[in-house]
Amino acid sequence: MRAVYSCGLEATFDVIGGKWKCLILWRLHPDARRFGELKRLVTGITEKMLIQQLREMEADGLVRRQAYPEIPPRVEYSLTPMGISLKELLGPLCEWGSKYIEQMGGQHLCEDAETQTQCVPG
Amino acid sequence: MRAVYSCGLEATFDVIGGKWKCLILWRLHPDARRFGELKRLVTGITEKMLIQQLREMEADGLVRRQAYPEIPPRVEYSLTPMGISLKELLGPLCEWGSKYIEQMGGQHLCEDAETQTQCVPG
DNA sequence: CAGGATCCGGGCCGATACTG
DNA sequence: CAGTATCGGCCCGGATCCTG
Repeated sequence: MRAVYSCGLEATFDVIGGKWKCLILWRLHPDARRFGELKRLVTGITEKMLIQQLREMEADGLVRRQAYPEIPPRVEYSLTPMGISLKELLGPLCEWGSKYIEQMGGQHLCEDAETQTQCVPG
Repeated sequence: MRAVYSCGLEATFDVIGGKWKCLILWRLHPDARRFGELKRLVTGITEKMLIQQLREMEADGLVRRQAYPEIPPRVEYSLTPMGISLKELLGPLCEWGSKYIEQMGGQHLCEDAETQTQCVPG
């Protein structure tokens, strides 16, 4: 988060901008997820990027991290109420994107996109 | 625009991601804008970034460029129906951002943000 | 299992100067 | 007025290896 914004949109994009954060947001609701689980769900992300994005989202108050003192270690990530409220807004944007891809001509959505239900709000 | 997306959201962010595009989107509707006018409205942007973003948005089918063969030259930029439909979705995101800034503690919105009406859909 | 540390390239983005 | 051209910093994001 920055210091000064001239528009709420800047803040929103600051918080979920970049390549990964909105995809992570999808996966953390309604069920909490473990680190490894999340890594499998967010296709293509590296551990470095995942932990980095999670830490930023935690600092921004969107994500809660719950560590259990066990062996082997277990950590669960979930959305805060603020995170949930934001995730709820992304549905229309996702639908717009799908329609856009379609109109722009073609088979740009990969086949398993539907079965992965990445865009279906939980 | 890329080749393959696993989710409509990726496409949406591809199209309005980055620092400037959503701010430009605000300013191109409902009234068309000239280049210089736009440059003044989008505070802080350089000519290079402005023309670069406009070209990308034009290639993505969000923006229409209309050049008039006059001296001195005149060029007007406006939103396509697709661009308008996207802009319409950004309102809630902007409100979320403003509320977020407020809750996160403070005076992060610069004073003239309100008077600039950057977040008020035209 | 859940990370940490390090190296590295590409491109986003800005500054500056110039043009038809 | 509406751009072009060039230079360069920074940091996003990936690859790889390592640890409690």
